[in-house]
Amino acid sequence: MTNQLDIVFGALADPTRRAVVEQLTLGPAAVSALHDGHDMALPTFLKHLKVLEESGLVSSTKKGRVRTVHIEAAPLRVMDDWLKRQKDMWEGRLDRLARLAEALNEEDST
Amino acid sequence: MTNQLDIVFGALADPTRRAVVEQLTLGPAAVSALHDGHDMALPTFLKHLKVLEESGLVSSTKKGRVRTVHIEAAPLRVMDDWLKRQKDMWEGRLDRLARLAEALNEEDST
DNA sequence: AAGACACTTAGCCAGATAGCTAACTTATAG
DNA sequence: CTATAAGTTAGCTATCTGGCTAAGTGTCTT
Repeated sequence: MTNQLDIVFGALADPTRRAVVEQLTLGPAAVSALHDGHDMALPTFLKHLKVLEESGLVSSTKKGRVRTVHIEAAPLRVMDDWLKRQKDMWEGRLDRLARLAEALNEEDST
Repeated sequence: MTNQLDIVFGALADPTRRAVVEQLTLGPAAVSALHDGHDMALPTFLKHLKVLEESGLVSSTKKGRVRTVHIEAAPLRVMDDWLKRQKDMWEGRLDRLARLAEALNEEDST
């Protein structure tokens, strides 16, 4: 049962990969530009990019010897939806509790 | 540089743990109640609960021999804020692109 | 044509993760 | 007071993860 949320949450559970996503919200960038400022060997960094790409958070195209990487909004929305669903459930439950408390109060004053 | 987002995203990158969070939005529950329906040994399941608790997504208290687990909203909000920040950046960029396109259009028709 | 540039592939390693069983500790129920 | 129920602790294993170096493949630049 490995669904997309596993992969997307997993992809973002790493500061290097989150930093890449953050940087890409400002616009597409080449692999080496993204790599600048990350203190790790290029092949290591490339693995991170691969994880991001496999998660769908990012896509890339190669032209000549340069690969350019772009952010993809869809997976962020999927996560956002999940979070919102939890929030709604949670708040729905709080509402029900509030109504219950009110009902008990009524009963109390009867 | 291990920040809270690493840990929270990591905690949610597993279907068992997400299922627990989902279930807890409906209200607190005992360990064994949470364990029901998950096809894994109890000690394994307990490790998942520990990960959730260490991430702050969940807290628990023990009374007699029963441990009751509750959801905590704060870490969900932290994630939500991060997502929103990315969305804002992303959209800000799209706006700038749109304005740029417009400006180029102006120039074109001059 | 030669060299530099921008990745890419292969392979190694240490530590973390997710699973298991077996054995232990309290608490409650009978 | 013994048995059962609810967790807990300890320790083992297999796989995944994130890091590295070394060497390879195309694509410019000179």
